[in-house]
Amino acid sequence: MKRMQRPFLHPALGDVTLESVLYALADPVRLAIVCKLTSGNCPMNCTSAAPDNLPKSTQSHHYQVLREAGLIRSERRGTEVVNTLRCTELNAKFPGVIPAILTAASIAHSGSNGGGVSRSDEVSA
Amino acid sequence: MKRMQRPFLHPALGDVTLESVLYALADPVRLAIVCKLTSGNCPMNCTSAAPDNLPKSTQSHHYQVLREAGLIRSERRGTEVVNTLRCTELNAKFPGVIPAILTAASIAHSGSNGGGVSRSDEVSA
DNA sequence: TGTGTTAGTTCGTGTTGCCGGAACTATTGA
DNA sequence: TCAATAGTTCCGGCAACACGAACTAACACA
Repeated sequence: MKRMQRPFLHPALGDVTLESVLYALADPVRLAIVCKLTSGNCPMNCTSAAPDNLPKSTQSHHYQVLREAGLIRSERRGTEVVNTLRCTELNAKFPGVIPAILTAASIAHSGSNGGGVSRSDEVSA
Repeated sequence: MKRMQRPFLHPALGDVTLESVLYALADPVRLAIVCKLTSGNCPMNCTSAAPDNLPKSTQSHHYQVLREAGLIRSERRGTEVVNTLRCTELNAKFPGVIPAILTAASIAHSGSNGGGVSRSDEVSA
């Protein structure tokens, strides 16, 4: 049995759920990929949008999750795959969600290392 | 060995991460709980904010996830536990994120059953 | 004080899902 | 045709989830 390379499946906008979008963005690696795709706002191949030293199989898995959640669109171009955010479409369906998350992510990550008071755990009866 | 009931731990705002918040909201049950807590904007006990027929152990698990993500604050009041959203705090740290998600959720769930075109799968090379 | 009820927690188990290494496919260039 | 590049698929181990059963904790009332 020869292993086949399956074509990319992109869900129609109507089939994209808020839950799957949030789930896709809940992982630090995937959030970083999406941030990078937004900041350099041109299509990017997989390796250059992913964090360094991430095993290729793991990368591939994360791109699949992003694709199936409806966050990105992938196309093969020669040996590489270029990815673009589907942000216009998503913003039409979930107004303000993606921009708010990306803004918060850029504040949290580049920002002043935590962003607030950091008393440690607080206990309630 | 007697089993002890541990006190509730609420992370300080500085320790709350965007990823954990998104992860907590990525589950349909937890998103529904949070929506219910917002809509009836008074504290609610666990059973009344959770979907019907959900096993108690599962409920308990979901509340724990929400609590540890920093989304809710729980306090024991007699035999019950009352939960409140930490939305003011969260909105200070992640401006606009929670409101956008809750709005999108209420549109998606009560709204016109999908919200858009629903051509089925689309294939790219 | 004992019994019952209500509300939620903890434990144990089976099932599911993620991560990363190894092996693979597909395209391009020398 | 061979090597390099860029991803993909499969698989094994390990972590997380869901749910039933047994438990705790607070209250009510006789």
